[in-house]
Amino acid sequence: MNLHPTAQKFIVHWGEMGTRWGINRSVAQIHALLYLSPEPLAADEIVETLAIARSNVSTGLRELQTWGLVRATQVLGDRRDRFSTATDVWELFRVILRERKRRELDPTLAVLRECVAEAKAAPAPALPHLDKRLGAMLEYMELADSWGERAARLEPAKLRRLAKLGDSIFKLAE
Amino acid sequence: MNLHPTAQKFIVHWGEMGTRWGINRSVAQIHALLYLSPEPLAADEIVETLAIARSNVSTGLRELQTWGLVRATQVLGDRRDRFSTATDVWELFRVILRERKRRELDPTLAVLRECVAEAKAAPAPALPHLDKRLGAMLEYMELADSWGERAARLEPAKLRRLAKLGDSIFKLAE
DNA sequence: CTATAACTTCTGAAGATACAGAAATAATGA
DNA sequence: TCATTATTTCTGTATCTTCAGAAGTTATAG
Repeated sequence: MNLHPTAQKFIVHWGEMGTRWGINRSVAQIHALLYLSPEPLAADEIVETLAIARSNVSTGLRELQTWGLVRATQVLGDRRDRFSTATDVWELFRVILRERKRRELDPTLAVLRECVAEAKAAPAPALPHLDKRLGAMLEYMELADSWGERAARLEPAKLRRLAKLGDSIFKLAE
Repeated sequence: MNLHPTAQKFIVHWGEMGTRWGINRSVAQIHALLYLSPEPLAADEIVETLAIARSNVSTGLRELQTWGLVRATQVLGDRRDRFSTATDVWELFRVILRERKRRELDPTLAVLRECVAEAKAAPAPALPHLDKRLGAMLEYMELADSWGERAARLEPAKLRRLAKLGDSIFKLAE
């Protein structure tokens, strides 16, 4: 599959951004390609288009599927799986938010809660500082958690409207 | 400097989370240590506490300084620099937001704008799809940019109040 | 049942990153 | 100026990550 230069530019950049966020470059590129593709793609088409090994496409697709970002679909009369991703950016946002929350924020909250409990329970004298700092961080993380929780629940259209509304409200606060 | 087990737990976890976000483990640990420390620390104290090489502490501190997350201060009668970080979580949030926006969102916006312009200007017939997808992504990123811009400007206390207010509003939208 | 196609997992090599210790530089005080 | 201390930069090694190709597995058609 030959790629329009503009699509290529986007895909390359997306891959680069991915690496900055702990996402494998190939994985991010596959996702970008699927995002731009008018119809679902077979693994081999991805191999050809991005010029990466079949095995990596397989692994990458699997990872994207565990993230919930990519779905496999079938076409009648063809054994091969076709892969696609959501094209609604707000849906994408929601899925990524949910997963990152689950993988990163939730464990952090757990650790913080333990830490705060320990700092409070300790009979030691020198902990008020620790307690205070950890408590502030916990409060912040809990608020972030609440935002994430709520945002992940909203359907894309509502999310978009709310984001635009929030932007206006923000404006007033300035 | 000996570290309370609770502090240790937090620092280790913070380092681990850092790696997931493209932040070097040592750098994240140094930051966590400074966040918990009641007073600014000298580089050697960090070396001793985290058991990492002096050179890495030097590099890590420099990186944190270029992020604007750490400041060097002086103590009368001591040649050594002391390092500290903001203890207000909302200030931290703001600084990190500003930097990530500058380093990641801004370049992405630039690329996206170019891509959209190219897709629109192209005389080719097969681009409406590309135009649509890229346009949707651009719109999303521009909204994110606006949020980032506004949030980075607000002072911490206002930011915190707004975040709490937003949380309540969010609740209503559910 | 066999051949083939689609897909996944394994393995080793290449590349990138992290990091300790050494060497070099800069700053301070005698 | 020289000696000492603080700090940064350099360099090689260890570790982690990425990735292609091979080997293995599963599914399908004939």
